[in-house]
This record gives sequence, C-alpha cells and structure tokens, in this order.
Amino acid sequence: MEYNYKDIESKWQRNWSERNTYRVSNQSEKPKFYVLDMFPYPSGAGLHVGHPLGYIASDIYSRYKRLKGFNVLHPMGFDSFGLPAEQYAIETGQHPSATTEKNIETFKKQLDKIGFCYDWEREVRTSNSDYYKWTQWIFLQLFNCWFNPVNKKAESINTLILLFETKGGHGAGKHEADQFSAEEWKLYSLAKQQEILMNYRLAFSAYGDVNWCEVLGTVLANDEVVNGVSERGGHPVIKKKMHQWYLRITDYADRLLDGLNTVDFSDSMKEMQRNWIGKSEGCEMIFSLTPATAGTPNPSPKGEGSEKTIKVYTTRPDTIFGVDFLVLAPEHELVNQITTEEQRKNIDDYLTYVKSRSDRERMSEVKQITGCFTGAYAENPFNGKQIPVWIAEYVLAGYGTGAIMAVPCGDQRDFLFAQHFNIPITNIIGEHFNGKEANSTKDATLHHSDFLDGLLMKDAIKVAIEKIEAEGLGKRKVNFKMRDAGFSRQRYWGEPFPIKWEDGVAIALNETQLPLELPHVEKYGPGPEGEGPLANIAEWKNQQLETSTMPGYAGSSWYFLRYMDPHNTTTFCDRKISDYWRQVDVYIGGTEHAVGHLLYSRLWTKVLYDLDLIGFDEPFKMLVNQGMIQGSSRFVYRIKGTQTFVSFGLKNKYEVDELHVDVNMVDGIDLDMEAFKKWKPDFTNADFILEEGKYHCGIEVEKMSKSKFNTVNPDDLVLKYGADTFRMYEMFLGPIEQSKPWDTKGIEGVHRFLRKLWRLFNDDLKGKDWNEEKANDAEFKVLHKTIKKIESDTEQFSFNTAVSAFMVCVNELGDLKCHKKEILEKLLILLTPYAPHISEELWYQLGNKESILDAAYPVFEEKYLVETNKEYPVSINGKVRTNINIDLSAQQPEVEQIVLGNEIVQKWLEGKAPKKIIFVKGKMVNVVI
RNA sequence: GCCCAUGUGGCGGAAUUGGUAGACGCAGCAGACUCAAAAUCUGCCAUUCGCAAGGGUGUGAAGGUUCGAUUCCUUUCGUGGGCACCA
Repeated sequence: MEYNYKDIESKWQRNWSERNTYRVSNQSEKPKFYVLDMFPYPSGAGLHVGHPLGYIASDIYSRYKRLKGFNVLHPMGFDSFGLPAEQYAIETGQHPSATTEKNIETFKKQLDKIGFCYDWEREVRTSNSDYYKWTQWIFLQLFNCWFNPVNKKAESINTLILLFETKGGHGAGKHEADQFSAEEWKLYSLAKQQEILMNYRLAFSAYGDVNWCEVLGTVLANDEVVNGVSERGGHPVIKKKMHQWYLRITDYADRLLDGLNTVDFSDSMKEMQRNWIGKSEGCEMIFSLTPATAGTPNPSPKGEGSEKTIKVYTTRPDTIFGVDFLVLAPEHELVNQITTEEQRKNIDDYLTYVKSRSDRERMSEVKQITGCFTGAYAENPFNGKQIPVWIAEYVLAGYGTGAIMAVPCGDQRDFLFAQHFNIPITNIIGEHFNGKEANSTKDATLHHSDFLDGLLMKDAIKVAIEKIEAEGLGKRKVNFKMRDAGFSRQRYWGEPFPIKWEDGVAIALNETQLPLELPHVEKYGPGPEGEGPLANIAEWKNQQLETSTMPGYAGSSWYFLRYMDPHNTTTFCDRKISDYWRQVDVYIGGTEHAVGHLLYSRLWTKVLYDLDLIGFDEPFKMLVNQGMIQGSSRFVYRIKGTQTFVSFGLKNKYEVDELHVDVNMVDGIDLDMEAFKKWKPDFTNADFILEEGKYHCGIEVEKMSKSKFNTVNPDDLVLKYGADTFRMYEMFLGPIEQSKPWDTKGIEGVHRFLRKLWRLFNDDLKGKDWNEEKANDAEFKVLHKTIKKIESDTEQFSFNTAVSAFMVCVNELGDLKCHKKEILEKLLILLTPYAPHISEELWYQLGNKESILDAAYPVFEEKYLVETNKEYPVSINGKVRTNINIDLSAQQPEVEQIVLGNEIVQKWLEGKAPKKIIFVKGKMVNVVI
C-alpha cells in the first residue's frame, strides 16, 4: 500500500468539515488562545506561494496549542476594500464588488486545499456592510471624542464642551489660539464652536496636500506617482491642498511609545515604530527678521518687517553660536512675505520646481543640493549676527515649525548646503571640525560661544534652553516626527464617512442611520476638483454627504475584534466576549506593516479602551514577523526590432530588450523554447541564439507579482505533492522571519520524507507493517529527543529546524527498523500540526477511534536522554586536534591528566608544558601552549 | 538620504548563553536492485596541498577583544523591506 496523498487528504478534509472540527466556541473550560494572521487583500492574481508562509506557521501553532489543551481562536477573513480592485474595475468595466466576491471565492478555495483549521463561520470581509457598519460606528466614536491631556485619554467631546462652558479655552490646555473665556464661548456661533471643536476631535477634518494630476483629473496615491509623473500616462503631478479627514494619532504618541514596553514584538519592530513616532526633545526659538541690509529695498512697507519673526525648532540649542543661516520649508507661510523684490523671480521659479517634487525625492536626493535665498536676514538674538534666510526642499513643512537654524559645522546637510552656496562656516567645536565634513558630536567643547564657551555640548543643551526660556526667546518643546494620519481617500471602493456637511460644518450621522451603504453604481470616475467618485452621484451629493471614503487601514484597524463576535448586530463586539478572548496572543504577518497597520490598530484599540468598550489597550500581545517570499524572475533578451532571442551570456554583443518570461517555463536557467513559442502569439516564430545548445535566461530576485511572471501557484504544488508536503516544504525553506526567493527545487526531499514515514507503518507490497512490540531504550531515546526538539522549536516558531528534526527521527527509526506502535503513535501527534492529513490517516490505521486533533501531546522524559560519557573535542591553541571520550562527571584535574596523557596532544606539545588548560564541563577542552 | 533587517558550500539552510562550522534537505558523483526505467537502498560531496597519514585556508571585506569569534565591538561593501494615498 503506497502513500496516496490525494485520497487521504480529500478524505480527511471532508471528514473534518462534516464533523465541524474547527468550530470554535466562545465558552470553554479550557484556557483561551488567540492566533491571528494578517488577513489578505484578495487580489485578482489569487494566492501565490508567498501568502501561505505565515498562514502555515499560524496553523501549525494553532494546532499545537489545541493539542496542548487550549481553546484556540484561529480565524481568517478578507481585507476587501482597496485601490487595486477599483483600478481593475476602471480598466475592465467590472464592478469591484463583483471582482472582489470572485477573488475571495478563489482565495478560499485555495486556502482550503492547504488544510487550514479556520472556523469559516467567523469569516469577516471589510467591504460587507454588516462589517463596515461598525467601522463607521467606531469612526463616529473617534469623531465624538477628544484626547484629554490631563487624564491622558480619550473622552467624550461633551466633557470638552463642558470645560469650554465653565472655564473657557484654557480649560483644555492645549491650543494656544483658544484663549477665549467661557462667556465668549457661549456667544460664539454654532459654526465657530464647531470649528474650534474640530481642533480637538480624534477624527477631524483639515486641509492637507494631495498628489493632484490635472490631466487625469484625479488624486493619486504615492504608489501611482513615479518620478514625479503619473504612472498611468506619465502626466505631471503637483501638490494640491484639499479638505481631508485625519486621525489625531499624535495625541497618542506617548502612549503608543509606552505601550511598546508591554508587548512582545521584536526589538527591530519596536525600533521602527519608535523611529516613526520620532520623539525628540529640544526647543523652539524665535529669530526676528531684520530690515533688509543696505542696498536692498525693504520689502515690507512701514517697517512691518522688523516685527516679523521666524520660529525654528532645534534639538541642538547648544549650537546657537554656530548658526550661519536659517532655512524655511518652501511651503512656509512667511516665504512670500519676506522675499525681497530682487529675489522674487528666483524664489518663484524655485517654488514651481519644488511643487513637482515628492517628499521622498526631496529627502533622498541629497547629493543634488537645491535652495534659494529669500533676500531676507534674521538676527541671532544672542550676538546680533545677521543671518541670511534661505528656503530649501530638504526642510519639510510638516515637521517641527517648518524652519531650521542651520549649523554647518555640526550637521552634514547644512554643511553641504553652505559649501554649495558659498556661505561662510563658523566653527564652534575647534579641532573636532576638520572643514571637510560636519561633525555631529555632543562631546566637543564649545568655542566662540559666548556664555556657553568651554562647556561640553551635551551639558550646554540644558544651559542654552534655560537661557532661551529666561530671555523669552523660546521654550522647551517635545516634538514628534509622526504626523496625524490622513484618513480620507478620493475613491469609490472604501467605507463612506457617516458625515454630512451643512454650511461647512461636519455633522455626524446618527448611529441608527448606519450602515451608510456605499451606493451601487455601474460606472464611476473621479468627481470634480479632485473629489471622490461619490461626488458624481446625484442622490449622494444632494444629501450633502461626505464624498471621500475611508482608507484601506480603516477596516483592518479593528478586524481582530470582530472575529470574536462576527454576527453581532447590536454592537461591534460584545464586551463579555472580548473579555474572554482579550488580546491576540500571537499575531503573524509581514514587516511591511510595521508602521502603518500596526500603529493604527494600536491606536484604535487604545481609543476603544479609553471609552471602556474593550478591556485591554494593546491589541497584539506578541508579533511574529514572517519574511517575504520573493519571486525569482527570469529574463529573455530580444534583439531590438526582431523576434530573435539571444541567450544570457551572449546578450552584450547585441542591442537587446529585456523581457520577463514566465518562471514556470524555465528549468533552472534553461528556457523551454517550445513552451515559450506557444506562450504568446508574438513569439510563435521566435528564433534563438543559443550557447552550448541551450537558451540561458537571466535571473533577478524581485517582489512576487503577476506582472513579473514570477509567481508560483500553490495549487499546482498541492496537486503534485499534496498539502502535507507543501506545508512542510514551506516551513523547511528557512526561518519564518527571513525573506527568501521561492525555489521549488527542494520539495522532492520533503515528499520523500513523508513517504519514508509512511513506510514505517506500511510496506508497499505486504501492507500493514507496524506492530505492538515493546520499545527498547534506543527507540525511546530517539522519540524523546524528538519530543524535546519539536516542542521547543514549535514554541519558538523555528519550524524549519523542526522539520529537519522530524527527518532525523524518521531516518533513525528506519535505521533501527522500528515499526512499533508505542513509538510511532507519539511521533504522529508531534507531526499532526505540521502534516495533519497523513497523521490523521496513520493514526486511524493504528486503530484510534477519536481524531488526532485532540490527542494528548506527548510528555518529554529526561531519563531516556541521560548520558554518562562525552566525546570531548580537544583543542590545541583553539584548534581542534582530537576527540577524547571522558566520563561526564570528571573534574578538571582528572581531565587534565587524561588529556595530557593523550598521544596526539603529546605530539602537539612537542615536549613543552602547557601554559594553561581550559576545561568547560560538558563542552570542550582547550590546551594553550 | 533616513530607519530596520540581512550576508555561511553549487543551492535552501544548521550551529542554547562565545566552545568540534556546514545538521537536515536539494543538486551532483559512484555503486546496488532492474531487461530497462521509475521508486528504493548504500557511499562520497567547503576549498587547497598530499598516494595516504596529516596539514593549510575558510562564515561579504578590513581591523579589534578573547585561551577560543559565524556569534561581541569598530569601520566598510552588497542585498532586501519601509519611508505616511499599495495593502
């Protein structure tokens, strides 16, 4: 009887589904455990081999925890709103709801073939109105609350109104502008009151920049902008100010930082989030502008210019005497006012240039130094030095005050700027500055720095801030790099905002009006003036409903809660149920979500917690990052203007175009030329220039994507080798957290392993081959070594080494000719999380009536592994020269005697006495000569 | 540019807290079985010198700490991911 994975897998998948084996109850005597995958975006390309990597890992862990006696929640769903579906719809004329539905069906079918233990009754889809009803509902909670800086938590906006009514503007203690009294507040118009409240709401509306493409008449995602022009059509893209919704995530910056100390994420992940939040301590400082220097007319009439000030933010106030110029962000509101007439043309040209540049380009292309002098000068408040004021794209409006004081001797970007524009550099750090590059040390002693002279820079920071505050020139300030999160998209395929606009005031819909359903239209396109497609729909527009929709991360910020209670129609998730399941114990997904999704869902969780809607304020207790499976692309080289293809090694002799070719037509690097000819009509008559009789393709590792023809479909592999082989092979590829290019080559080895396992139970010819004999010590040793290894590897998500331990175990049992049920039965339980189908089948063959899914996990017993002796490696000066078998209980003197008596050691000693003998018990011996 | 990760045989990778580098698997080579093939089994498999015994070199590169470094430190190069409207 041979291993027939096809029959076995379909048999047990049917059996498990008929018996509802994977249904999870919200009530159980067992302790709970919640294992979650980052749910997929159901793209039209279907599942590729990269998707299941994390899913297999979480499935193994879930099954393992179940064997260990936990009530395990392990759900799956779909993040089904998003840009690609919308784009695809525009291109093909199909409605996104239809394509999304179809894609999800494909995904589910593919997932089921791999044998995951999902409870599909708990499936969620973010684009279903019974789901996004609650996304909208949570948005309303965000809209209707503010962050109280005193209590450091979200509270109802009514508590803020009450403060305004009783104490006026300082009640909230936040916005400097809100210096009104309680009486004034009461006299304000409704619109004015709402305008002020908008500065506090956690979900708020304000003006912000978007990528605007005039020709396409639409707002573009950064992804759709390539080198400053639109990806589709290559049209120019500029920044445009538009009304946008935001989430006030900056108010939670400190709590998001603190929360990192309570969760089990990798250090690098925490570091990335910390850097994103970017907390820095420094001070704001005011520079007053001086009337223009002689020879240039004063741009501001009636001496107004002298009253103008520039507020800069710096983390290094200690360098105040090294300031050689100020730089404003090109978008800074003062730019227009301070520019002198002579400089106006230059400045305008520069602003036009900057408008075409993305933030990314502005930050990354530092070698290309650009900037423009405004003609204005500011005064150093401490020594009266005249400082030119420039604008430059490397200063971003969104960070700090949008203005910096440049210290070329201490900051490399400032240094390059000064060098490029011939601005004289003041050295305040003596020999620490070599004139060739900036030195950002804090350990130098300050020179030419007046009251800071002779101080160490790191000590001077405090002194400088105190002086600045004492003289009223500025104040201590904590800044965050993080900005409030843009929350609206000018798109169709997303959650509509439950918001109406009445005379410029945003009015929240009543909860009873939810869900506010996305209107179904056959065709849609961008609305006027960059509005979303909803603006084209008369019945929508007439109701004055908000025309943008929510971004992709809205639905994914809270989906883990909905899985707990997916069918509830009265609340997003019953409090009793979320109190049972609580945090996600293990969350598995890619690092690409490190700062986006993970921060947003942490924010939403904290707000829901503050409002007492859930009982925990961090969503994910532990995070496991899976690496990305990359595609290994193959290329062919077509001689320009022909259908002749030249092999990789000869391509430099011709002028060629590089074309992606489907990896599935290439064996290693050898192209299947017949398959290639049939691939596309263009290639039917292709000619080839070969090397050594073969056509060699070029190789490059890239993201796995349909357009690069480097995707590998898991279905084909499951069909050819079975789900169990596929699962174990994906795990065997390498550490779960490491990125690696996909390569199908090694899958045979895993399949061979499963057949070898099968043959421990069944002989291909004779049939049943297992027996009920008593196992001996050697067999128990193999088993218990494996139990120990598998258990600890599984706990540590080291699945690749676990697979190899299974192989070692089966090899060793094969060598021992062990076919004993007593041993094999335990091995099957260890294996079932990894290869559930074959394990269940063999378990059944051993005569078990109950499913293996709930068997008791074998208990490791140390006694089988106890050793009395060890082959100690013996090194001479750190190089291993021999091994000596020594009793493990031996102590240093005894060991020294044995080692020095050894022939090989004697030879290396050449009669000399050793200087030192290092003995590490149970490890090694090193003789130092 | 900034942030994070990563670099070990022909290939994927292994190596508790610094303690025998290359487990396990793929590919390859040789052999057994077979009319033959598949399947299976046995052996070899970092590199270099050597008939062998044995020795030299070797974990991206260069330094350092240590009795001992793939592991720790410094510098440097390559690759992958993220950088706020892809999800």
